Parts: sequence; structure tokens; C-alpha cells
Amino acid sequence: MKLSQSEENYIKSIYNLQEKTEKVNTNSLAAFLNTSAASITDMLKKLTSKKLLEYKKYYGFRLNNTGNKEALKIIRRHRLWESFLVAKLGMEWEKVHDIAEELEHVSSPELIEKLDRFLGNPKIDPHGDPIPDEKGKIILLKQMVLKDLPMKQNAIVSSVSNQTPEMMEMLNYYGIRIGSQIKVLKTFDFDGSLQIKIAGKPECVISGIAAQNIYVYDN
Amino acid sequence: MKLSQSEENYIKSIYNLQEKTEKVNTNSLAAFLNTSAASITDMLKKLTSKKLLEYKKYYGFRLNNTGNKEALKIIRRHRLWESFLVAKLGMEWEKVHDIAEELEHVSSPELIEKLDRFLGNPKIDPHGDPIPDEKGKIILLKQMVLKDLPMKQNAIVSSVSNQTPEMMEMLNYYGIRIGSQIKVLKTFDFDGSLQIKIAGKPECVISGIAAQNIYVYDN
DNA sequence: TAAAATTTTTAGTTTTGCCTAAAATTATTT
DNA sequence: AAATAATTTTAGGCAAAACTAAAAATTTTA
Repeated sequence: MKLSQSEENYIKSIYNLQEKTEKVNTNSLAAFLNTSAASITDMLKKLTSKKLLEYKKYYGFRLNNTGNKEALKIIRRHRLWESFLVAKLGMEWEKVHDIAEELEHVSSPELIEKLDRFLGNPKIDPHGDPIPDEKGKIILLKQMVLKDLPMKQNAIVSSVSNQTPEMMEMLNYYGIRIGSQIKVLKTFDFDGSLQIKIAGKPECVISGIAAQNIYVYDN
Repeated sequence: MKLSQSEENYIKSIYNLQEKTEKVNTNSLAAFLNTSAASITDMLKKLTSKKLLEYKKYYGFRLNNTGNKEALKIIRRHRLWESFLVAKLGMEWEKVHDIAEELEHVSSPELIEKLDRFLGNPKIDPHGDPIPDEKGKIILLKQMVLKDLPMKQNAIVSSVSNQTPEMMEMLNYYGIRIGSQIKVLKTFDFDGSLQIKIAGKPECVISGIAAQNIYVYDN
């Protein structure tokens, strides 16, 4: 299915809104896309005629199977590019979204599969969101805060909540990156700090506050 | 200057045609872009009003200084992406052009500078064309066939003419890549084969035929 | 349940980038 | 230099994707 950039943006936005509400309505999509309700109606007709949407006038709409698959392809591209920008080009997390928003429309399947392999088939993007696989399957992650990770259990760093330069400085010091393998060895009850082991690094201790801002997922 | 994809494509095409002829004319650009002469005239007016073009009705046109700079930015993006696709994703040379054609319109200067650094500031793309630097400067390369490289002189592999799987197999065997540093140690007059040294690899011998299909540039 | 408020759709424009056909201009022949 | 040919521009339209304003449908409220 060949889609215009605009169609792709609509599909992705509808997918996102669907995550929260059963039926999406015109006004909320208009607000989300920062456009007019009339423009939404126009596009809904188009997507319906392309058989991507279940749409009943005045009653709201929802992507059908085909539409959902398209949405997942777009999201896959977006999140892979975000991963690339952070992991390979060293860009900061706040900056990558807008660039990925453009890159996601480049529609060569071969490109995306090669990029995926090049990145080492990441399961999660720099914001901690899961990356759909080539079939559109999303793994559901048992994501948690490092502080809550059971002792001795291996996990992967997925994101951090506090993306300030100060946080970055500290993560850098510890050598903690998105995708780093991590394990809690010991907790100090006195102040809540944790002794941790990051793969390829010596053991070290991190404060409870820091550990509350680092997200990991079960491995 | 914010340009649409279409405007960028016109600018790039005009730049390419300018390389060959003093003044570009409507019909040749129409043929190049596979579109109608009337469409060309439309766009010429637009680019003129944006002060990117020197255009006199019926007499042909040419990019002005600003237009040339824009063209070089687009070409820089295109060639960096081509380099990325080949060098990092391992795509084949014939396939990368069309994909780079899409990627080149993503217009974040920071992205491009980071990509450039990530690739090691390549001077030449996988087709052997020079990559303009961030100021738009193009180095002029003394490109030559490996066979003609003076002995003991360091050079960089820029491209190969024969892009078959068989050629790729052999290059792979030798560990020759775009960007590899290479030097000729000795030539065997009997059959024209060359003893060469590729940086980071042991010395080896390559046939004269192969050496005639490998392009290098002076370092 | 009727009136008011909200939401959604329709109708009519605009801009961009393309098209074809016809007119205008320049170049080439004879 | 006049006629013919080629090139280029203008004129008028079309489709996509947006907009505003107004009409229609639904929901809320009194």
C-alpha cells in the first residue's frame, strides 16, 4: 500500500489515540494533529475508501486490521530511526523525535530491515517504547524502575525519566547506556543506594534517587 | 531557506545540468525531470521569486550563488546518505540512489553533521563522486584506476566500475572497501598483476584486470 | 422534551505541483 | 526575408491537503 506522508501521519496519530480510547473522534484527532475538524473529515473519507478505517459518520472511527498493520510499520520505522540517532549518532533524546518524524516516511523495506540488523535488532527505542518487529508484533515489556529490580536479576536499561545534562553526565560517568545490561547486587537500607553491575564495567554504587529515574526491562 | 521537496529536486537537477552546459534550457530540464515544459516554467518563476535563480524568459537560466549553495547542501546530504547505506548498512551500490533520493530531503543540519562525523568525514561517495563539505566546498580529486597508481604512493579506494556479485566477492576476500587506504608495492610485468598493501591487512597480489576496475584517489 | 451547546460534516476557497492545448517567441530553412 | 520548425510561455484545469464559514447531527441541560 502506497501512502502519502499526510496519510501516514494520520494513521499513526489514530493508532496512538486508539491506545487510550476505544473509538477515536474527530475533534480529539484534530486537536492531536493541530488541525481543523474539517480536514480530519476529509482524510477519514480518504482512509475509508482505501479500506484502512472503520468509520461511521458522527460515531467515531478506528483503524481496521490493515490500518493497524500500516500504523505499526510506520511506528517501527520511527522508533528504529530514533534508536539510530541516539545510539549511533549520539544525538540527545529530546531532539530525535522531530527528525525521526521525517525519516519514518522513507519507505524502503530493505532499508528498514538492514537498519534493524545494523542496530542489533533493538526491542526498545530511546524513549523506552517498544519497537514493533517486521511482522508488526510488539513485545510487551515488564518495564520497571531500576530501584524495583529484584536482586541478581539481569535487566536491560530502557530509558531514563529525567533527561537533564546533569543526569546525562552521571550516566556517562557510570557508563550506563540505553541497552546496557544491568544487575542489582546489593541494596543499602541506610540510604537506599544500590550496588550494581553493568556489563563490561566494574561494580559500582548508585544512589536511590538515581535508581528511581532509570528504567529497565526484564531480560 | 525552507524548500519543498519539489523545489529541492529542481535545484539539484539544475545544478547537475549546469555542470555540462553554461545556460540550462527549459526542455532539457523537462527531459531530465521527466515532466512537461510548462511545469518547468512554473517552477522557474517560483525559484526566481525566491532569489535562487538567474532567469531570463526564453533565454535559459542558471542558479545564482544562493541557489548553488542550496544545491550543494542537497548533494551533500544525498552523498552522505549513500555512503551510510553502503558503508554501514551494507547495501549494494545500485540500490542506494533511490533511497538517498528520499533521505536527502530530511533537513536537520545537526543530523547531517553528526552523520558526517559518524561516517568518518568521507570525501567521496560509493559511486566515486565527491561529497561537498559543510561549507559547500568540493574537493577535486585526482581519481585514477588502481593500475595507474604510482608505486609506493598512498591512495584511497573510491569506487569500482564493475559492481557484480563476483567483484564484490573478490573485494570482500581482499578486504577492500570504499575508503580503504591502499598502496602498490610492486608490479609483475609478466601478467600485469600488482602486489598491494591495504591498511590493516597483510600484503597480497591482485590481477591487472581487477586493478583496472578499482578506482582510487590521491591522498 | 424542547432549547442550547457541542461535535461533525458539507460547501466553497487556497496553495502547490502537475497536466494539456494554444499562443508567443526564437531559431532555422529555403 | 519570409516561411517553417522548434522552443518556451501562458491559460485553464485537476488533485491533494489544507483552511473558514455555515449547515446538520448529536448530546447536554434546563
